[in-house]
Amino acid sequence: MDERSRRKILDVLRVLSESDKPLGGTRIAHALALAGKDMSQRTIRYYLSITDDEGLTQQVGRRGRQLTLLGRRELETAYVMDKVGFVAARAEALIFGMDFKLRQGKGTVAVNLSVLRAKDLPRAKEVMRQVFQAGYSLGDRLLIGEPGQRVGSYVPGPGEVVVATVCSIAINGVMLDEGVPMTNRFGGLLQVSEHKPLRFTQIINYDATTLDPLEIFIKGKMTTVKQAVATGEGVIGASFREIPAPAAEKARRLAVRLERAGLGGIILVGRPGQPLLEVPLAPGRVGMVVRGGLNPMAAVEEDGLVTINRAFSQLLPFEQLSHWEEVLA
Amino acid sequence: MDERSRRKILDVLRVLSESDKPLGGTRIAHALALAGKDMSQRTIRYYLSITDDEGLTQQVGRRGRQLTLLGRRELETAYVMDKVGFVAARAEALIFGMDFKLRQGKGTVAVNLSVLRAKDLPRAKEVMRQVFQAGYSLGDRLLIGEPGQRVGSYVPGPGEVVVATVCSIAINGVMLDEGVPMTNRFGGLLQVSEHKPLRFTQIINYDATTLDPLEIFIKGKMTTVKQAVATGEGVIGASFREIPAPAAEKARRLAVRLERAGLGGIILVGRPGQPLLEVPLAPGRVGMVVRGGLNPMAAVEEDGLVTINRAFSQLLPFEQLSHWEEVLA
DNA sequence: GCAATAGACGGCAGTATTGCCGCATATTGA
DNA sequence: TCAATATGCGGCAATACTGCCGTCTATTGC
Repeated sequence: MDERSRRKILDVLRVLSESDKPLGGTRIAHALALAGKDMSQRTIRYYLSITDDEGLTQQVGRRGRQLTLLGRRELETAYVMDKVGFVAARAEALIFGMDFKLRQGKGTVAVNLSVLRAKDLPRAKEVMRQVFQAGYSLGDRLLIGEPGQRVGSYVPGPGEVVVATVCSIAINGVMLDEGVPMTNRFGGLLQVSEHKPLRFTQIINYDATTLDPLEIFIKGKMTTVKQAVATGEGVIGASFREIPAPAAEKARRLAVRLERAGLGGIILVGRPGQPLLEVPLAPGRVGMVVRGGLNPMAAVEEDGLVTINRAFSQLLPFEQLSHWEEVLA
Repeated sequence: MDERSRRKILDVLRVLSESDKPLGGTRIAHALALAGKDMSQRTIRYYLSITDDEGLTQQVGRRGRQLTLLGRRELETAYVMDKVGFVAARAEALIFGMDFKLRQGKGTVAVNLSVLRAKDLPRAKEVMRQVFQAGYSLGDRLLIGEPGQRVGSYVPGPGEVVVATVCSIAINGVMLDEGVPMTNRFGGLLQVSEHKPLRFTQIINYDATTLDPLEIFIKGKMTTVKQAVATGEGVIGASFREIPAPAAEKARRLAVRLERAGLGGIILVGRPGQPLLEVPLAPGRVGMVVRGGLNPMAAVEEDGLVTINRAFSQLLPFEQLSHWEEVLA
């Protein structure tokens, strides 16, 4: 059994689970079409015959199939699949919750939280400093919370410190506030050469993961931020966004203002009709590449220190963050 | 050959067309992955062998394949497929171009333009009046331009009149201005019973069409707006939108304000986590159903008159439109 | 110049889907 | 109640994809 098929089967089961009465291939196909998933009735019956065998569904005369108890349980177990899209949802909730005003340079912004051992802090600071200095971070501010200090809803325990870095979706929030709807396309690893973006080497779509892509790549030690900082050649975290083509110019201007406000992170803004970094775009859309907010932490992890990262973590007043030069003495 | 496969083949060819040198399965697969389309290298080679036979591509030693002249021509011919997404793009451009301020109740809004024969106008007026009166239109205003009168960039020729109705994406524009990013899911035919929405019977995804769905359904005479107006049972044009779940409450409030401003058209706003009218939603999103702006014209067409409709047509100052009671005497 | 490596190719075989069809059973309107 | 329709079912056969694998060649590092 193919994983792709398994997923499709779950889609079918989900339709059944949302109905109180038995359904046949035709109705299920109709429901799936509404969800933007096309499958022929025949295919659905084909799957249903499989799930019948597995005891997940059962026929109810000629009126169609319905889920068995086992089937319901299966759906819940396979619920991880359902959590897919949660990252996107969490991101959207944060974006919508922000109230940062570019004009005043204050308000709440979305941040990532990272936790590390207090004793590692000096070394981590040094590493982060280099990353910030080289401009591989998102924005130029951060907040370090020592035990006892509260950071949003998080209170570091004894022996640990928490670092809040601006999350890349903060850019989305500001853009939205300025009337530019920005959608996340995917997060991934961006190869840089001579400090300039070359191409994405790994990507994970936001709506196909339960973790922030960068979190995953950091854990997998697939980044080489330190090297990028030192030599200009390396692999950093970044994400790809899209905006409507007519908004491109405005976005370009906003990028400058963001930079001034301490939220610089937009590496590239594409041109209408042109693929950006080889990434093809739908007509009428332009692409943007944004640095990953967790890059400093990626470097820390690369340095051998243990970090726990939580992207898209929460909202924090921008004023609580300080310029890196002040904090990373 | 399956149409779906044909489309995939075109995707592959498009990648080739965007490269100046020959590419093999691996590189093409990589490029497609960036576009969110997963296909195995093997499959790509499988397709390439087909296009080789068709003379669309040719091998260049072991370095890969490249398009032949015939292949380029094919891509251009099949360009209609490429126009897919143009509706979505046109819609976005209009949305982004709007500057209607809900607070002041003025500014430009996106409108549909319809053209009909001047001699049909009296009868058309009567039909439209009924639709507006029954509340099956989008908003309560419209503009009728007689020959000589200019409507935006359109000037009706002799013997024809042009009707501008508010386009349903005007709602998106206002929402965006208020910080709620709204995305179009699909347009379609909505079955109503007792004047209440029941379910979508036909849908066309905005990013899978080159025409506005409602335009198509009107042409196909698949609507029964008149009947819906008269008896409460019928099929009208409507479209399905999505917003982030945290924005649902705000959207509900905005719906009321829109109504007051003469832009009422939001029929339903869903609840987080719940499918709306059987349409499943991604986690963290809620659905909305908006009436089609062309419903009055659909009724006119149903009445046997000839109309030409152009949805997502252009921007017009809202003040130029008048309340239906004034115009449809 | 030479070996190592990456990437390209296509045959073979096994899944995954889908179309076509004949038949069975709800539902609905007269 | 009865015929017309709509919907459901699964067999059979043709496609559509894909994984596995052995082979070949352009590129790269030494």
